[in-house]
Amino acid sequence: MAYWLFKSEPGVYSIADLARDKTTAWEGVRNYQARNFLRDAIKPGDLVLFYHSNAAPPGIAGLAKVVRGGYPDPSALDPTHEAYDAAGAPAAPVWYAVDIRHVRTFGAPLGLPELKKVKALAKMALLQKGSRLSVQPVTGAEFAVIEKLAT
DNA sequence: GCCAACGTTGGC
DNA sequence: GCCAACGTTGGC
Repeated sequence: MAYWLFKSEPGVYSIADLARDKTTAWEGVRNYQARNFLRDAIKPGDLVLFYHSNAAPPGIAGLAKVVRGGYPDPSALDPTHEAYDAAGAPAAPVWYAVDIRHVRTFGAPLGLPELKKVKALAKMALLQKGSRLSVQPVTGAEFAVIEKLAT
């Protein structure tokens, strides 16, 4: 089993939205590095830290679980969709999605300033300078530390 | 709103 | 293939 961190702006889609929907398709990712994780590495049963970016403060808001591994991103194949990308024909998809299910919402989000204080997380991808990747791997050790901090 | 970091685009 | 210009991300 592997661990991941997905970023979302709460104004666009928050952990509360996921709690309401129960499951959702994580689609619309248009970055090749993130795409590779979605297509090749993220498997059902993997756990996902749900991160609120552009929030005050930004932080990890809860936990989700992957319920469907990589499949062609429907939003990229739908010409009427805002995130449509003509580069990917249905026969040779370029972009991928996974499905996740809400597991739990933390009592309080683990804020970025708080995470930065934790020595064991110093090497976490999220905390590296200029880390803009919206889908990131998380190590088992990092995940365990975060789970312990979560309320 | 500002701006640093980074990815992508496109001319050459 | 290089690299400048541009757009986006996301913390502050």
